[in-house]
Amino acid sequence: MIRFLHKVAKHFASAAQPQIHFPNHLKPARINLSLKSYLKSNPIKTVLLFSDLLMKKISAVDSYSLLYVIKACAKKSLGTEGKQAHALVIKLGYEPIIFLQTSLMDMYAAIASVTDVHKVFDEIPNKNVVCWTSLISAYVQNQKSYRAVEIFRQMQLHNVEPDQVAFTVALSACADLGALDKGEWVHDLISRKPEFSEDLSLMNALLNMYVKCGDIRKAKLVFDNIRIKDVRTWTSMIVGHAVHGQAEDSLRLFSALEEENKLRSSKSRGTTDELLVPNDVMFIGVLMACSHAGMVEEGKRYFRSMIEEYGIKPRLSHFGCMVDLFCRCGLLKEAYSFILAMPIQPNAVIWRTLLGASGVYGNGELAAVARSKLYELNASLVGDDVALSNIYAAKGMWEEKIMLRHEMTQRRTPGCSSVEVGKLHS
DNA sequence: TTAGGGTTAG
Repeated sequence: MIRFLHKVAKHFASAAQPQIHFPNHLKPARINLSLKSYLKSNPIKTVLLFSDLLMKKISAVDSYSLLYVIKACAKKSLGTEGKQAHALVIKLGYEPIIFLQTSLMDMYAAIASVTDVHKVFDEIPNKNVVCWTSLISAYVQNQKSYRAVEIFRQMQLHNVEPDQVAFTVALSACADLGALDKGEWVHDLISRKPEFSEDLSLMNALLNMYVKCGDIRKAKLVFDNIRIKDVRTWTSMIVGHAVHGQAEDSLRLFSALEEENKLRSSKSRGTTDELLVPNDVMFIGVLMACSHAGMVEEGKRYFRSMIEEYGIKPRLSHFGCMVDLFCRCGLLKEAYSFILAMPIQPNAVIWRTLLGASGVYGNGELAAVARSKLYELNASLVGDDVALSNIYAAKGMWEEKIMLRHEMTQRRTPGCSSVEVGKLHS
């Protein structure tokens, strides 16, 4: 990216000079088409092209070009370039364009500068629902959901009526907080707008809020009322049942989806457009359900089906679910061989799952292996040594326990702790 | 041609 400001200064210095006519390929309207299309396929290219244009002629770019480049910076979290684009918005006198302001807010949210998001927001003279929603969304994205809900309230106090998007973001804040009362309040506001029940993103957010807040009964009611569901709808409900220990409901729902797909594919003679193809996230729910219900064989079958039938490449999360499944059933050796056979490097969470289960089932040998792996990964916690030490104690392996104690004192620096004084922010 | 939206184990 070139130095925007330098270029801008040069532009203003030569402002009194006669207008230069540019060849067609340097006219903003044509260039904007390219900037816009790169934004979808390769946002970095949008930034590079924009930068290239500035090098040639500053008047080759207009407010639309800036909009696209700001969006590209947001997508790729390019803070330096995004701030330079902001400077250019100011220098070129595009500040009154509200579309640019909300995009700038989005860009600052993407680079985790919530203070800057708020500064941009404060300077917008006539804030509409989109500006407010961008602000709320910035707080949610940056793990400040409590503040997001507060701002949602403020928005209404300023007589700005929430629309579907504002409600969706507000619900995701409530979900994030696990705040059922707040979520129900938002639900009540939504109910006053019957036409909003047609918005699938909003209904999915509502469903997800009930799932995250632990009200599965209400989540199911929302699920049943969604006429045309998508993969996210099914996923939220399948995961919802699974995390709340309703493994049978979760798996029944998954089977229902598979049946529905079979029916649709036989009707549509092979076209797969309308099929709700299970994705990787959905399988996390399915595997979790198996794990909670101790269904090892089913879990193995689903794991294979995910790879072979659905062509989904398992991620660390899927391997983690499988290790969890074996461990919960006490199949520690199987869990260990599964970990060794993994095509990707197991993380600390996986080894800690094995360590925890080794404690439950009293397998000192595997506990020691898991603990040493955690050291190798430089991810061990004091609790890991304590877990192993407890296993040695339970099995009467006093020598090992003393050795471990010695190692612990050699390795660890004396502990220190801290407490936060003052207001606790969520 | 211009803005803000949701699913993920332990």
